[in-house]
Amino acid sequence: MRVYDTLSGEKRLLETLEPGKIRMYACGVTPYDNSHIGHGRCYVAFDVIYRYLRQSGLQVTYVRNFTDVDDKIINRANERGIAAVDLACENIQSFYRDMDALGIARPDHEPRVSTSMPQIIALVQTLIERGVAYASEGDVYYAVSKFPTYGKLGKRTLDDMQAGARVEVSDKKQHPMDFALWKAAKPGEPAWESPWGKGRPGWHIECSAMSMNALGECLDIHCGGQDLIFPHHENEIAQSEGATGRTFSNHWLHNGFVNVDNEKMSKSLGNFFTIKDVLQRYEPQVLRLFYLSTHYHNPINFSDFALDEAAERVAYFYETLRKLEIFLDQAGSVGAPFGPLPGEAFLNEFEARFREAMDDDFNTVRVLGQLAEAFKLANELLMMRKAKQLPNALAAARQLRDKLTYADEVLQLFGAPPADYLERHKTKAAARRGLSLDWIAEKVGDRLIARSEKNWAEADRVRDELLAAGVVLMDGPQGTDWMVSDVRAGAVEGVAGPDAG
RNA sequence: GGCGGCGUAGCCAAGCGGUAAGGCAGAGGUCUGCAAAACCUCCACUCACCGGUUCAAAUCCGGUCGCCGCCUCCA
Repeated sequence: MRVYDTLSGEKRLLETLEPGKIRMYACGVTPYDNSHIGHGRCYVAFDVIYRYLRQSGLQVTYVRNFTDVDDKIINRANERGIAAVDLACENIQSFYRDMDALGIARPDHEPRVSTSMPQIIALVQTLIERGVAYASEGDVYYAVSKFPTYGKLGKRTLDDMQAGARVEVSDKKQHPMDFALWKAAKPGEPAWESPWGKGRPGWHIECSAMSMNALGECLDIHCGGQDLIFPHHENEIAQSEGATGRTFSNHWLHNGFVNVDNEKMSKSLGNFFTIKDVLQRYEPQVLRLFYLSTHYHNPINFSDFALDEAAERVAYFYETLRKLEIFLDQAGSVGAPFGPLPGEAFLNEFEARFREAMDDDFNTVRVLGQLAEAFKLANELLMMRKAKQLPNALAAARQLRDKLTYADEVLQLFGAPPADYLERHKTKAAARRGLSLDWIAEKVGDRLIARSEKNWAEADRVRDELLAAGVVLMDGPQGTDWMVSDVRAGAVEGVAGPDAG
């Protein structure tokens, strides 16, 4: 298994400190507001990694923290006139709703800063004892000049950084790049007793303290968003290695940003979306597929179009799954399969190919390519209705279903009951287009009457009317089904227009 | 200014030394009252541009142009 490691700047073999075990830490959220789609991407990416490592037989201990003591929380709580802990709790619950919806497994440990003070204070003390930190007027700072490799993760030197000179200058600091491990209490802020007086932890120390507390001095994998490389993870390295003298983490994994209109999503730019915003309009599997459609390391561009594409793709998966389910249920007693199964080579190689892709830095995009073949095969099998083909088709379909289940242990895309999923999908897709289900049902009913009278002109007229609204009809033996297709309807409109394109 | 990353078909996106996965859109076909869905076939002699290394480069090196990010809170 090879992973891209930010520190070495290359894909490296994943080596474990202890055979068969993985100690994995992801920087969690600061719960001062609802989580955004960037958080979603990050934790989906790490969820896939967590699930894949476990599926690979490794005993993984996954730790993800909550930074529930922080300036942003305190400020927001003060604005709303509530206690910081209450605000944090509220947002943690909200975070869980989002994570659960996205199919993200709960980590094994989820420490919080507010309940980790003894470990944090102990770590600060160790750093002072080792001479790499110093107390100053109730604050405690880390002396970056005492850590020779400071800047190794962010690939910069202290000289580089001082050239930028965008650092807060303070009389309390020995060096402008020194950062706070402990901050003296200010009025109206939550504070904890410490050897340096009442105060609270600085931003970076909590992750060092909590990760080492839960996992020991050395981690196998430490992950987070790319924006955390510097200064957060850089400082974590300085703190942890400054305290232990040992390598803090053997692998550093960072996920790329979610961009909107090819620019970083941020509140100031007004291109900010919460997970809840998106889940109101799309099923969670859609967001998850959207995330997995680009390698976790690369930037991904968020747009309605991309989501619509993903939504139609997931609907295709579930439509196939629904038919496959019916097929497997109905085909009770058919003869025994004979000779090679359809898609036999593909089925036989499925796991190996899946693992090969995932072993290569968790390449979900390649896996998705493989799934395209799998679903095509499923649909092919469904077309094999001749009696003599049935036994082999059924046997292959059973195998295929098992392969999909195997892949979905990691992907978590098609675990919902297909019929339920498709109902929800249609409802949301219609809502996105501003269409009411009643209106669609009425039109479909009108057309049904016209068709029963073989009034094809009227039937076609109704169909075109629906198509113009974005509703695509599918006549089948059981009646007429419909779907809302933004992507396809858009294309139809384009063709219908005068010399479109 | 310092550092890092990216530029692959109309769009999205893998590949990262051995001769361009996959999806969407598009064209043709099977099916269908006609369609749609589904399936089949086709769809980049070429990977921003210019040099170089190599038997061999989208992949390595140098340069140019363009975009993005970090250096301040941020997943």
